[in-house]
Amino acid sequence: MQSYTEENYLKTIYHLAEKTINVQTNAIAEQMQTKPASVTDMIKKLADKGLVDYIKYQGVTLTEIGKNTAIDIVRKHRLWEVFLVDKLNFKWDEVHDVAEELEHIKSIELIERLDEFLGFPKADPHGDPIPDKNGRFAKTQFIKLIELKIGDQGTITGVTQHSSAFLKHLEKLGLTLGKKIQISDVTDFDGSVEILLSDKQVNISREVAKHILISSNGKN
Amino acid sequence: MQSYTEENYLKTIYHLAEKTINVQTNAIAEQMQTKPASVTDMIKKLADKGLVDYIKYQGVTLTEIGKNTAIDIVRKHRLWEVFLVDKLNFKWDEVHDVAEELEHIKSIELIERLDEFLGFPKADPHGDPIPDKNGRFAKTQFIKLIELKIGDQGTITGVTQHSSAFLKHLEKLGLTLGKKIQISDVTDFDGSVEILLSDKQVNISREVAKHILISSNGKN
DNA sequence: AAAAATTTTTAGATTTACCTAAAAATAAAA
DNA sequence: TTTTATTTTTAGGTAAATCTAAAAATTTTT
Repeated sequence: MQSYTEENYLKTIYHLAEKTINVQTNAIAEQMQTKPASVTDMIKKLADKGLVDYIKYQGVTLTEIGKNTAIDIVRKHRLWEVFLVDKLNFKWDEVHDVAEELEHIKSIELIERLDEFLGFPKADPHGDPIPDKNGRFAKTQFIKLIELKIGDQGTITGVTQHSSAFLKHLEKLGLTLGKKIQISDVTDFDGSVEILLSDKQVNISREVAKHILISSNGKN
Repeated sequence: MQSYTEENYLKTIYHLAEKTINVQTNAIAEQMQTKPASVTDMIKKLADKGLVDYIKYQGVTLTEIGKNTAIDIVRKHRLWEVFLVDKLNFKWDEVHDVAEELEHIKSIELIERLDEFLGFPKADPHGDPIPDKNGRFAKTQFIKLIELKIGDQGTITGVTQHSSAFLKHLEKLGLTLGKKIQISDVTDFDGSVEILLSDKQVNISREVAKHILISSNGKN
C-alpha cells in the first residue's frame, strides 16, 4: 500500500517516462512543485519498496510493479474525469484538480463499479485513453490535426495540451471532443489551418493545430 | 483550511456531542482509535484555530465555525453514501469506509453538483438526515420501532446502529429502507416484535427493534 | 583535458501527527 | 476526608515528507 504522496510520485514519473527513458530528479521536482533534495529522498524510499529502479545520479525508471501502480492511478484519474464531465456536467477544463484528489481513493470495488456506471469509457474528456482494470490501453490511431491535408475529414478525439487556457480557447471555437471537422485550407504564410465545422468556418493557428488529435473512425 | 486529520477530529467531536454536552478526551481517543495524549495535542491545535472551545480537564465543545465545518463533512459523507448506493449499487452496509475517504475531497462545486445529480436527497441510505448547503437539517419525525403498538403502521426510514453485522441482519430479514411495515404482535415474555412486511411475517428481538426508525408519512 | 556550469546528493532541521511513560488533576470509594 | 481509581495532561521521542545549504558527481564548454 502506498501513501498519497508516493502515489503522486509514481504518477509523475510515469508521465515523464512517456517522453524520456530515464527520468531526472530535477524534472520530477519541477513537475511536483518541490525541491530536488526532497525528490532524492522519496526516490530512495520508492527504490527500497521495489517500485523504481534507481542508480545514483542516473535518474529513475519504474519497475513492473511501479508501472502497474502508476497506471492504476491514471485509470482512476481518467474515470473520475469522465464522471465529472458526463454525470456532473463539469467542463473539460475544470475537472483536473478534483480528479487529482479523487484518484487517491483506494477501493477496487469503487472503481470497478464506477467504470461500469460510466459504460466502460475508453477515453477521458481530453481524449486520453483509459486503461482497463488489467492496465491495458486500447489501441488508438490518432493523427495530429496539423498532419491533415486540405479536404481530409475526421473527428476530434483528444488533445496533447491540458492547460485551462488552451481548453477554454478550443471551447470558444467550438472545437470540442467528438466534433466532426474537415480541413478547408492551410495558409502557406503562417501554417494556420482553416476548418469546416458543421456549418461554420474556424481558423486556428499552427500551434493550436499541433495539439489537437483526430481520428477518422469515430469516437474511441 | 483543515487537514484530513483535523476534519476527522471535528467530525468525531460533532457526533459525540450529539450524546453528551462536553466531549471527553478519552471518548475521542476511543472513537478515533488513537491515544488520549494525541487527542490532547490535537485539541490544543483546534482550539488555537478557533474551531473548539477547550478548558483543560473539562473536555471540548465545538465553536460555531467548528460545528459548521463538521456539518459540512457530515453532509459530504452522506451524499457520497447516497451516490454509492443509488448509482453504484453498493449495499448499505458496504458504503461507510469509502464515504469516509470521499468526504474529505474539498471542492464546493463538486458537492453542489453531486447533490443536484442525486436529486437533493434528504437522507442517506441509513436514514440519517443530510444537511443542506447552509448546514440546515430537514425536520424529521422518527419514532423508534420499539415504541409502536400492535396494529401501528409505518415506513422504515432509518437506523440508529450502523455496524455491518446489524445492517446485514436487517437485509436478510428484508427490513430495508422504505419498506412499509405493520406491528402484528409484541411478545410479553422477551419484548420481541412480530412484524407484517408486505406478505411475509418476521420476528425481531427487542434489541433490534430499538435501533429501527419509523415514520408514518413516507420517505423523508 | 581542465575549468565552468549543471545536476544530484548528503547533512542537518522543521512540521505534522503520532507515540510511551510519568506527572497532575479530577472523580469515586472507603 | 483521606485514599484510590480514573482521566487528562506534560515531557520527550519517532516517522513521514518536506526544507536549506553545502558537498559531490556529471555534463558541457572552452
